[in-house]
Amino acid sequence: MASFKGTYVHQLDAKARLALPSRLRGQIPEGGTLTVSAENCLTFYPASLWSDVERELSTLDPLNPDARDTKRQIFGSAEDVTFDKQGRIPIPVHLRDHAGLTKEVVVMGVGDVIELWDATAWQKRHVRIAADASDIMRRARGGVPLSP
Amino acid sequence: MASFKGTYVHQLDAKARLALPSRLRGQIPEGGTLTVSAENCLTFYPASLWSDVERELSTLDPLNPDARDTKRQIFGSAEDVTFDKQGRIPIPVHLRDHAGLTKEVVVMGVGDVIELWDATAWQKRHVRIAADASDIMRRARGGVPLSP
DNA sequence: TGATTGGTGGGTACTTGTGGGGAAAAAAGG
DNA sequence: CCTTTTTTCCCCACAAGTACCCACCAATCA
Repeated sequence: MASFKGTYVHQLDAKARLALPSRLRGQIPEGGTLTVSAENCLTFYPASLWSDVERELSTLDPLNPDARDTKRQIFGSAEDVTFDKQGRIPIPVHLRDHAGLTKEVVVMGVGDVIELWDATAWQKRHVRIAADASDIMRRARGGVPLSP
Repeated sequence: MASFKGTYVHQLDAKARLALPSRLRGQIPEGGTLTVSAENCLTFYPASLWSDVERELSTLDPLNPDARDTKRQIFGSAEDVTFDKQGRIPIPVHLRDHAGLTKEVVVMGVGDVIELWDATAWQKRHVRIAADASDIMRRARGGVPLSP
């Protein structure tokens, strides 16, 4: 299982291409799937993990309206992406809009996925997360503090 | 399980490289992961210990927003590091900034991890810890967090 | 004291991120 | 159906960053 780490700031060029950092790219030579996140950013799933996402979503109850909206949100915005010979991926317009990407893009390894943020949007969120870090981490585990 | 001890003062060179003391390096030939600490210093996890951290994080619920922020906080600031043939590791800019590293760096073995401090920052904290040592150690067993 | 190890500095070659030209493919329009 | 426009991809080029390598010096140890 790939483990993505680190924060990188890259430029979206005039042709809406984004170079993934080679540290991350090296772990996913075959590309993967890009789609919207619950937050205003994009999530890149390596090919192996995306099939898990599909399986997970297919178990949702078709009679639940929220489940149907969830599938619309995820599948409807998803795009398979591969790298050009320079290691760049094209970002479709609707995904660019969802994350508000303009020029400076924060590429972040978040364990099993990679997230793309508009630089200023991430900066604002980051200071908020850093300030509330201990509360956030406690709630993440339902009240139990994270050990390290 | 490795046990790191001792305090060393090393220089961050013009290329942002730091030589780990060979006493410590000998226990971790394969390198490890460097990330931010809750205090203004950096924490180096040997590979075996970092995998425990990842395992812990992988149990978090992906549908919980706080869990996602937690993973962003931890993975986003982490970097895998390996040694060059001189036993040095490069310190990425965002990590250097978090710990305020400039030239003199205190490298400290702290049991299962290694910490990196800016020399003057550590000195200030050290005199405070030394002054309150008995109180601090008493509270350490009561689960009450150390005030920053 | 000679030899080895460990920390530091710096030169050189390569890798990587970025921009842009031009060919091929796809889409639009008459 | 053919032409025009747009998009997509491959290629080259350049600059900045990174990594590898060798060299020096100080401290340690036999």
